[in-house]
Amino acid sequence: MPKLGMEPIRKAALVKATIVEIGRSGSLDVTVSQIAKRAGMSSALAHHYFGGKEAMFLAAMRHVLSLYGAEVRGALLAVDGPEQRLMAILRASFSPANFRREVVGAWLNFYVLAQTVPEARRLLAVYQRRLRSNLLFCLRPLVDDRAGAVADGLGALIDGVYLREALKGGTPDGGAAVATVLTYLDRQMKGAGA
Amino acid sequence: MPKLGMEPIRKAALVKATIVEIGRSGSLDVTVSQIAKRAGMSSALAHHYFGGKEAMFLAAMRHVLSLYGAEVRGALLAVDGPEQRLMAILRASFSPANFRREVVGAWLNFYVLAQTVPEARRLLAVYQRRLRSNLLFCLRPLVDDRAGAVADGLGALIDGVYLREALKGGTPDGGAAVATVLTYLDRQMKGAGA
DNA sequence: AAGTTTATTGACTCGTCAATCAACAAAAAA
DNA sequence: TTTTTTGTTGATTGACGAGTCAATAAACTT
Repeated sequence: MPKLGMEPIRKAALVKATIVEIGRSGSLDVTVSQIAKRAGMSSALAHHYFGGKEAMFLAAMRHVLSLYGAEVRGALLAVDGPEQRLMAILRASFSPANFRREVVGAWLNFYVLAQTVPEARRLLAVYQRRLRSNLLFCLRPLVDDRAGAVADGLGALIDGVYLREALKGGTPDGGAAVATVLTYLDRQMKGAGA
Repeated sequence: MPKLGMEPIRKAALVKATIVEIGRSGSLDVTVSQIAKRAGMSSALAHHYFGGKEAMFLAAMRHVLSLYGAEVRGALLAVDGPEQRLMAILRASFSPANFRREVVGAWLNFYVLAQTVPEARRLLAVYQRRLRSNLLFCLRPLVDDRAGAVADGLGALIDGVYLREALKGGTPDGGAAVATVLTYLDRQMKGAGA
């Protein structure tokens, strides 16, 4: 049965399964066998392709981060002007996709991982820098010299609002999350409302 | 050797040891034996007093939360007036104590726990409600009808700034965290600077 | 003194799991 | 066609860990 060129297919399946299992259990306390089973293969094969559990976690983290990045980039393509771009970033950050159980589980556990696994911390830092850079680009025309400070606050606010909305219980409300952030933003710009 | 009245002493020691071990490992992946050993007793005794690992985690969470609450209450006693009280809350939230490795570890892992353990979620909600109530009390004189929205944003911002500062790498800088939040606050009040 | 409650642990059970390996199967290269 | 590379798994190893239990001991009660 063995067809060639399976490696990328298997790896992708394992990454997806890893994220689903983290979401299911809510923690990194998932076994390689669980993941492999969900991905439709033996645990031995998972080890064969990834070498170990931590490598699987990191690959999953990269995947979640890159999905988020793609969502933001896609949203930015559809709009024009600083205010519109800011709104697009917010909507993408608080989209239903990002509040799915497994994505929330992934993020929270990546924070935990970032405490002790340098590569995880690095990936998180990359994400934060990119977000900051996107925000700065929008904010400079709007608040000029205060852009740096506003971007720092806005980035942290996005994380904090996401955290609270994700852990609030009940159905997360991306719209409410966007609104909370806008309350902040409105006051940061002199007189221009979005 | 057995002296009577050991229960509270043992429990307190176990709670402390639990927090230290979570900080050491950065995760909830700590064994009862590790905790018990650090607390100077056998693992059987830990089970005897707490019944299981999850109960120990929840007790640890209650402890961290109550320490934070006490710190805020203490800081509030020393000041007067809404602005001063706000500053006190911020300083307490970003105090060096809260950036100690084991406290950061506890918070991050409590977030993870809150996904799946209802009691953990409840405790987190209690903390957030209390913070909100404290903020509201300060904000009403300052921003009146907008107090609700500002308190929501401010609460999330505090969480987000804490998260970033804690995971940033290097020595966390509580002062910078306070400053970031103040950038937000200043603009939320009409014209009154702290 | 006899009985009860509280404190305490070593040893054990039962289960789990990451990682390895030998072996088998099929495609590609030689 | 033989050989090599790639894909794949069942079985095994070796370790660890949560929770239980029987047994011991000191302190209180009657």
